[in-house]
Amino acid sequence: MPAASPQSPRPRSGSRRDESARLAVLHAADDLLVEHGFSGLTVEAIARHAGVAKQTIYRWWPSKVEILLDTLIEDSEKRLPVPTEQPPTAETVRGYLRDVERFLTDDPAGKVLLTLIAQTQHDPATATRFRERYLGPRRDRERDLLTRGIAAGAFAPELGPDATMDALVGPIVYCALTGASIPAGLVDTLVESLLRPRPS
Amino acid sequence: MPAASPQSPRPRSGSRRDESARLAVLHAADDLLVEHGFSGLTVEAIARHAGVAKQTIYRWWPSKVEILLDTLIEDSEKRLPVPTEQPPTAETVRGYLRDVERFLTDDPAGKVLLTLIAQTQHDPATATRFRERYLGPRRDRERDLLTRGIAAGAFAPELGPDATMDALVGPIVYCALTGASIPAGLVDTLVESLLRPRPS
Amino acid sequence: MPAASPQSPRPRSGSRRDESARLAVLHAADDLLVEHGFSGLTVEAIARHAGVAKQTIYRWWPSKVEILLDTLIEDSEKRLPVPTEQPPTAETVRGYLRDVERFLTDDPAGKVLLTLIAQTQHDPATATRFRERYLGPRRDRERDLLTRGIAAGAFAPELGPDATMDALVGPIVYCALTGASIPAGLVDTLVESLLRPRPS
Amino acid sequence: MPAASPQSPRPRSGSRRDESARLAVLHAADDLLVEHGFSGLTVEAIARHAGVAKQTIYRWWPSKVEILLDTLIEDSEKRLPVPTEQPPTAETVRGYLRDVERFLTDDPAGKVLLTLIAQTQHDPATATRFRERYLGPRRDRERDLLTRGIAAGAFAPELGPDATMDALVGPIVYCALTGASIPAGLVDTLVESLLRPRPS
DNA sequence: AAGTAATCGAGACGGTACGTCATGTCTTAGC
DNA sequence: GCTAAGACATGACGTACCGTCTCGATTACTT
Repeated sequence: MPAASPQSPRPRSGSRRDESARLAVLHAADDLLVEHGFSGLTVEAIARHAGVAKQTIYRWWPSKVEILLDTLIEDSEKRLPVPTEQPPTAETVRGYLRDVERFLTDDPAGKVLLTLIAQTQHDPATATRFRERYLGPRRDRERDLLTRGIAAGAFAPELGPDATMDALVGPIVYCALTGASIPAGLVDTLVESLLRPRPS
Repeated sequence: MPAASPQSPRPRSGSRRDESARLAVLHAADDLLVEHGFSGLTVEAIARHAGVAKQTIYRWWPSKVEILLDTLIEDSEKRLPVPTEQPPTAETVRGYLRDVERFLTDDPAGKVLLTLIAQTQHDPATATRFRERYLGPRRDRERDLLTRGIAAGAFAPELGPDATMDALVGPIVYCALTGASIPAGLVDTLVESLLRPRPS
Repeated sequence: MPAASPQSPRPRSGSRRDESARLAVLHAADDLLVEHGFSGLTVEAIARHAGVAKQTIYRWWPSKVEILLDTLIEDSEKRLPVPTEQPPTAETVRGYLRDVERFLTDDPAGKVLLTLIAQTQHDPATATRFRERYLGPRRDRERDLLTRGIAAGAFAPELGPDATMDALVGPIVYCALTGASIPAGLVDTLVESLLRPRPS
Repeated sequence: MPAASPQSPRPRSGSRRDESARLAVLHAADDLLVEHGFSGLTVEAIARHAGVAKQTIYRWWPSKVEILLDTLIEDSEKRLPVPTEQPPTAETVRGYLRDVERFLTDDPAGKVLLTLIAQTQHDPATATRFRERYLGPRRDRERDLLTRGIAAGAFAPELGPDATMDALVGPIVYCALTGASIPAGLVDTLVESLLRPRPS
C-alpha cells in the first residue's frame, strides 16, 4: 500500500517536525527497496512516493542510508529482539539464531539489513554509521547473552563470546547474502558444535 | 602505478582486440576500487585512468561489474586456488581457510570479492552473473575437495559438503564484511568443531 | 565578453525560472554561433559559456534550434520590424528591403536567420517550427503591408502579395546565402520592376 | 534499390580504384539523404549502406560534403544543363528557369543542391568548395548565356548579368528553401519584369 | 614467376557530444 | 518554522559518430 494516498492528503504540519512525513518517508523507502531494489531507491523516488519534498528528506536525514538505518532499527527492535531471559540456555540461543534466519529470509526488514551490510562495502561512512547505530549495540546485547549463559554454565564455547557469535551468525548471513537457502540442520549443528551446551 | 604513462603512449593495436587496453582497464578498475571505493569506480574514471576511450570499455564489458569479475577471476585463480591435493586432509582445508582469511584481509583482490558480494545485494543481474562466473565454479571445486576428504576418511563433518563449506567460510566472510578482524583461533576451532578431523 | 564572469556569480534564483540564466544562454548561443559557426554551437559549449548546467538548457529548450529561434525572434522584432505606416508607399517597402539587406549582411542576428534557414534543410522538425514561429508570423505582417499599399494605390504588383514578397526578398536572401555581396541597385530595380509604384 | 545486395557481393577490386565502390557510395549517399535527411547522412551509414569500409570513403573523399558535391555535379550536368543555344532568347532563359524550378521541386538531386546550400551556412570550408566546384562554374555559364542574349538584342535587363541572374533564380531557390510551392506565374513575371525581352 | 604496392572489407581505437538521470543546495510561497 | 514545489550546478550514465589506425586478403603492375 502506498504511503501517500491522493484522496487523503497529509495535512500540512506547520512549525514542528511532521511525524506523518517521517513515517511516509520510512515506509516509502521500505516499499521501494523491496519493490525495485537498492538502485530504485533514489531520494527523488522516495520523495515522490511519500508525497514529500526532497528538501524535507535532506533536512532530517543526511543520506538515504540513514533512512534505511532508521527503518532497520525500528523493525529489528520489534521483530528480532535479542533474548533477555535470565538465565539463557542453549535453547535460547538456538531460538535467536532461528529468528535471525527467519528475519533474513522472510522479513522485508531482512532485506534492509542485507542491503546495509552491502552498502558498508561501498562506502566507509556507511560502515561507520552502521556499526555505531546497529551492529555495535546489537553485538553488545548478544555478547551479554552469551556471557550470562556461560556464567550460568548453560554452554561452554571454545572461543570467546564475540568470536562465537561471529561463528554462529556468520554462516546464516553468508547464505542469505549469496542467495542460498539456509541448509536444514545448519543452526542445530552450529549450536551443538560451537556453543557446546552442557546437559542440564 | 598508473597503467598509462603519457610519455609512452600505448601503440594502437589495429584490427584485433588490444590486450594492453584490456589490462589497463582491469588495473585501473582495481586501483580505483582500492583507492576511492566502489562509488569512485565510475566507467568514466576507469577510462580516464586507463587512458582508454569509454566506448572501448563498453565494447568489451557490459557493465563495470563484469570488469571486476574479470579481475577477481584472474586474481583468485592465481592467489586463492582451491587445493587439489590427493587425498586432502583436515590440514589441507585449514590451509585453504587461512588463505581465504589472508585473501580477504590483505589482498587487494579480496576487496574486489567483498565489493561484488555487496553488489549482488543491490542488483539481481549482478547476483546471477557472480554466481555463474565465480561462486558456482569455486563451490564446485570446494565441494569436490570436501567430498574427496570424506571419502578418504580424513574428516567426517556432520553436515553435507555444501553446508559445511558455508559454515566454515561464512564466519570469515562475515567478519571481513563487518570490518572486524578475524578472531585468533577462529579457523582452528571451525575446523575442529565442524570438520571433525579423524586422527590419522 | 563571456556571459558569466567568475568573480560575480549569478545569484541562484530559487523556485522560479531564472531570467539571468535564460539570457546567459541566449547570449552564449549567439556568441558561439558568430565566433565558431554552427558546428561550434554544441549544447555543452553553450552551457559552459553561459555558466549554466546542461540540464537547465534541456529543461527549457527542446533543442538548440529553439534557442536560436528565441534569439532570432527577439532580435528581429527589435532590429527588423515590418513597417506599419498607414498607408505604406513604395518607399516604405524599399526601406524594409534595405533593412533586410542590412540585417542579413551586417547584423549578427542575420547570421542566426541564415543558419536557421539552413537548418530547416537538414531537419524537417526545424522547418516546421521555423515556419510556425518566425516565417509565418512575419509573412503575415509582410502580406498585410503589401495589401494595404495596393489598396491605397501606392503600387500595383503583377503577382499576388505572397509571390511578390518572395520575388522581392528571395534575391536578397539568395545572395546572402551564397556569400555574394548584394549588387548595388538590386533593391531599387526589384521595387521598380516588381512592385510597380504608381506616381503619387 | 540498395547499392549492395547480399547475394552478389561486389568482387574485391585489387590494386586500382574500385569504380563499383565509388558508385555504391554515391548512390548510398543520395538514398540516405532523400530517405533520412542530412542528419541520417553519416559516414558510417553510407559505408553500411554501400557495403563499403569506412576507410574506403575516407581514402577518396575528404568529407561527406564532397560526396554530395560529386553526385550533384554529375546529376546537374545531366538534368539541369545551362542552355547553349546561339543566340539565346528570352524563351531560352524562361525554359532554364522552369528547369531550375523542376529540378528543385521534383528531382532528388534538387534536394542535394538545397542541402549543400544549407551546409555552406554551417561550415565555411563547404562554402568555399561549393562555390569553387558548383556555383562558380555554373554562374560562368549563366553569365555567358545572358551576355550573349543581351548582345543579340534578345533582352535588355536593367541590372548586370550577375545581378539579373540572382534576381531571377533567387526567388525560386528561396521558395524551395522555405518549403513553399513556387507560385504560378512567378517565372513568367520575373522574366517579363527583370529580363525585359525585346519583341523579335 | 615472384615480388611489390595499392586497394578493399572489417573493425578496434581515442575522442566529442548527445540527451537523461540523480545528487544535494537553494529560493519561493503557503500554512 | 516547517512544508511542497521545483530550479539550479554538477557529474555519470550509455549511445552514436567522428576520423585514424592496423589487419589480412585480393589483385594488378613491375621486374
